[in-house]
Amino acid sequence: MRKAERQEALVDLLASNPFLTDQELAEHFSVSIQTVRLDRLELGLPELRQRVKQVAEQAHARLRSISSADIIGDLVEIELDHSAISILDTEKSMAFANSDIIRGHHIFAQANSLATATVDAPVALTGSAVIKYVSPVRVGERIVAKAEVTNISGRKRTIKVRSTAGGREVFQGEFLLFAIESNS
Amino acid sequence: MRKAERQEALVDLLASNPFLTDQELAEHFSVSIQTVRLDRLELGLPELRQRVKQVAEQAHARLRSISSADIIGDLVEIELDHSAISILDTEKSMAFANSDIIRGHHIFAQANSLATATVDAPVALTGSAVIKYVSPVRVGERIVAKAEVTNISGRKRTIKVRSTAGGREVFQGEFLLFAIESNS
DNA sequence: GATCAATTAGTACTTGCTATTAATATCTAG
DNA sequence: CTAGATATTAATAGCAAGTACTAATTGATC
Repeated sequence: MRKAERQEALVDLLASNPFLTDQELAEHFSVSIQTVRLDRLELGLPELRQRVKQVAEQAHARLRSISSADIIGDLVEIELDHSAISILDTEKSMAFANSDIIRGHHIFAQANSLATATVDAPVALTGSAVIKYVSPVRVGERIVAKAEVTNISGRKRTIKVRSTAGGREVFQGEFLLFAIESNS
Repeated sequence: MRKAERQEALVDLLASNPFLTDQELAEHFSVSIQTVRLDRLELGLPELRQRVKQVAEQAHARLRSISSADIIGDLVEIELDHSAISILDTEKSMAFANSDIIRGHHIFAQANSLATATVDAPVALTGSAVIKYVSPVRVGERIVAKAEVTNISGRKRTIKVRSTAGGREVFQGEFLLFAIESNS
């Protein structure tokens, strides 16, 4: 196995398992520890502890943001009981395993949570929805969802959401939501 | 500040931020490093690196399980192009922040992915859906989704999904899916 | 045979600890 | 007030998994 080959494999290996020590890497490639360290140096790969720390920090930040965010995607603009806009950057993890097409429920989740956020109440429950996927979304595309409240009657809200990605329309949905006052 | 008080605070502090060194902890509590170490020893709190590693490992395991699962929930039974059943155990993280009502898109995601899995093709795209949330689901409840293919014509599949939790119906949906042969 | 890249070896130093032993403080009850 | 217990601080040796640097060895190539 050549140097270039080994270094490529090293990058892949560490990407899939960041928890390997230089010792273990050396054994895996049947080279000395020094060679592994030289490789990491040349490739700018951080040491074990740094890698572990990075993974941990990312996770920590993500867990926080997920638990504190009721919105899927980033809220860009909102006028309660009127309209709202959010954007969602799509990632590989949102796609089908063997394809780069984003799985529908992510697009739905963005639209649904945007609709929910639009309602001026502590909690809003989705009663029903009629949705349509107009065009598939590919990994890496940015989905912009626009919600508009079209009807308010008592606790009921009718909200239309249209999502676009790369200029084209990808999703339409009409949601019927119920505003809930008490939050128990 | 008494010892007992400090130790309690230490546990809380490390729970909210596992990335603090003994040095930083000592400064925070205005005691010596040795005291911090004694405290950790008495409380059985692991050292910085162990804590970081734990966070990282948990995150790694979780990311893997999410990205490798095309189905939201556990598939219990499946007969391709005919019917399928999945169950989803709900957790606190799936609920609204200030409530224990499960957010709608999780219920949708289970139903949608179940419908998708039912289709006998490499990839199935959701074209449209008409859905209805019949009753709210509370944290801890187990949702059972049953999908049934009601119509096949060419690449189109019409699939009805009904979800129940605790015996009562919570969700109904009719999905129009398109089977995709090539996976590029 | 000289030369250069690649590999291996060796040593000193770093962080953030554990483990242990010893010396002080602080306080409390007799 | 003082002996004893409790709590705190100090001091030292050692470890894991490194960095950084220098030097030696190996292999192949011209």
